[in-house]
Amino acid sequence: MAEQARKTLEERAQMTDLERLRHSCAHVLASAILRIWPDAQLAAGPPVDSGFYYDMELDHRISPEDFERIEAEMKKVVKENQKFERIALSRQEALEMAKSGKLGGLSERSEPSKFKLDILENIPDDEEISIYQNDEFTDLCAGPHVGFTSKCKAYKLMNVASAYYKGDSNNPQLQRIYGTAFPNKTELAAYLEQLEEAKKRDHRKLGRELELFTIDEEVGQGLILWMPKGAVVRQALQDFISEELAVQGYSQVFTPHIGKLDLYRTSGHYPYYQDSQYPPVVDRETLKGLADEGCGCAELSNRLEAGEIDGYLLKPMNCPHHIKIFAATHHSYRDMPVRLAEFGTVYRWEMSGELGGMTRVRGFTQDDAHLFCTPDQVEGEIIGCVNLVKKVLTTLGIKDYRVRVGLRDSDSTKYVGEPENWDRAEQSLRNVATTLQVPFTEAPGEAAFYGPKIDFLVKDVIGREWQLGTVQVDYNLPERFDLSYIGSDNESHRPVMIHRAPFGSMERFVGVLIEHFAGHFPTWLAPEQVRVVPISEKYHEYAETVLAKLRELKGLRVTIDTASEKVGAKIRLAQLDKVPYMILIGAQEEESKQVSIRHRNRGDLGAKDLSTFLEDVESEIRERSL
RNA sequence: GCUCAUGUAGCUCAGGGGUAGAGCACUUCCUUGGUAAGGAAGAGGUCACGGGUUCGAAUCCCGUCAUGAGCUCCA
Repeated sequence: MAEQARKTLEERAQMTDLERLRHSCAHVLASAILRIWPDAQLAAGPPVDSGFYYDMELDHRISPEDFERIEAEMKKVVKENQKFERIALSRQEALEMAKSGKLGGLSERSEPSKFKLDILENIPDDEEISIYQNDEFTDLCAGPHVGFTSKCKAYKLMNVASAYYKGDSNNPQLQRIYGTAFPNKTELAAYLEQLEEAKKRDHRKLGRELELFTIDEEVGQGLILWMPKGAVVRQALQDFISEELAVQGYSQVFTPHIGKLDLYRTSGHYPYYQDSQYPPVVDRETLKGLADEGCGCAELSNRLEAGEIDGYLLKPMNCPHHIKIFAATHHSYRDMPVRLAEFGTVYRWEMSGELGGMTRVRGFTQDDAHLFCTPDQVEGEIIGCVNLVKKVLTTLGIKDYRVRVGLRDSDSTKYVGEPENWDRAEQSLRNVATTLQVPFTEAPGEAAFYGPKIDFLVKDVIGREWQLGTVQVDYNLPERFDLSYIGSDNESHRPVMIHRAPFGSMERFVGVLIEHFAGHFPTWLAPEQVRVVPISEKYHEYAETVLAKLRELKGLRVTIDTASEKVGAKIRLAQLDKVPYMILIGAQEEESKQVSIRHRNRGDLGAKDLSTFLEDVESEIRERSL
């Protein structure tokens, strides 16, 4: 990937002060590890967004219980105030050092430092080789570092994980120790505090507490069960999108959740992406016949692949179904573009280690649409799609996002479609991205083989980045399905497809949204918008009449709390449930025929006429205020 | 899928080779209280599942499943 291309020495030298500190901490960690386990084979130890890590191969399985010991050893290294010294040396000298085990070690060892040797062999010939030395520890390293180990005074080992050497799953798995570091203890404490705070917003925790969704083992991994309150949020979001679709001239369609294998043979998704699909569904009679023939699983799989047996696939995407709707009628250039939208549920067999909460699941509903347009319409449609994504993010107050434009590799022939069309589409995406006024990166090589795309990425509470909205141009599927429209020249032409999903998927989007709002959904999205709280049983009757009037505002989600509790407890409960408005009803209200309003964030708002409150809430919901 | 960790009541967790604990939530009763926790009683668990060691396993061992972190992957 271009974003991870090998950095030049100059780029490395541009490390920020914090990165430099963390990089040095990684060396301190390595020194400590080697003092405890001299045989450790070190790989690489760079700074990262949240701290630093060091990868190593070691027979001893490091567990968090070892951290105390390792940190104590690190503390000694820091106290010794060792000098970080840069030494430039020849390739030959470095190789000798690695072979002797001294490089990436404390002294010469019986085994060569194999990872350091491998790294050395991959350093371009024209690049200068340097090592960094602090006390007896020597590491192959381009630097830079802080001057002395004493600068590393605020660090903490965070967790241990595993990573493939060089990120390639064919390579051995190494133990990776993650740590974080800051210039001083105050900043470190603040960061750890912030991490604790972030955990409270985790959508998995809030999803359970607020009863938004659940995942049940017996139903299956990665399959989201939307509970009543979560369903309200989702429905409100879908209604919002549906309104915009009507404005932008989309047509809504519905399609089934499965399709025949042949459909995916035509689209090219079967058998090539089999690993990420639920296995095909084969009808009972066919299965029985095969069983009678003594056909085993492997044989079944082969014959499915060869197309000798038919079956159905849970749909891994909605495109083929929409394409068939497009293809069901003749099209003239006059009725292009055709925009087909559907909240379409798809199923993908994600690897089990990848699943988590609502953000990575095996069944999800895309707010999907496919636009069939003439080549001339592509740019205009891209603009429309991107504006929709922008509107969604703006309405929800999501400002902290990143835009990535996925383009072709410079030198590849793996792409389908005319290069001129690609040039135009890529330029259109670029143009649109610049008008967004948010940072965007161009990512060569990130394009799909079938077309360039633009993705919107946001971070979750623990800093992981998720792709939400996406707009992708597709030159491939119209070809494979032989789609056409009649142009003004009375000739048949190939349309261009655009796939787009402003939310991405309802599951992932709501997951990210829960964290974005920390569960405090704006009134228009809140599962429960108003709660009537009678002060005591004496006022239940009046409270019920207030409730009835509130319910006259159609669609207002309002409940009443008639529990035999004191007001304080009822308010606490409503606060914990994150209900935007509480209406208190007691003697004063019954007397004055008003209601006392409390807002979950703004506190006591005093007494108001019920009609005034209703007008305010109605407009707040209509405007989708934050 | 891989590495490591974790799995005890609805939730948060304590305990730990001798037969199950707390707080919150829940049910009932008392209380009728004005802006974040009134009181009492009760009910609730094959300690994830399967196998092994043992006189005895929730506890130790192995396997499976699930969850978490990271890696890899994401048409």
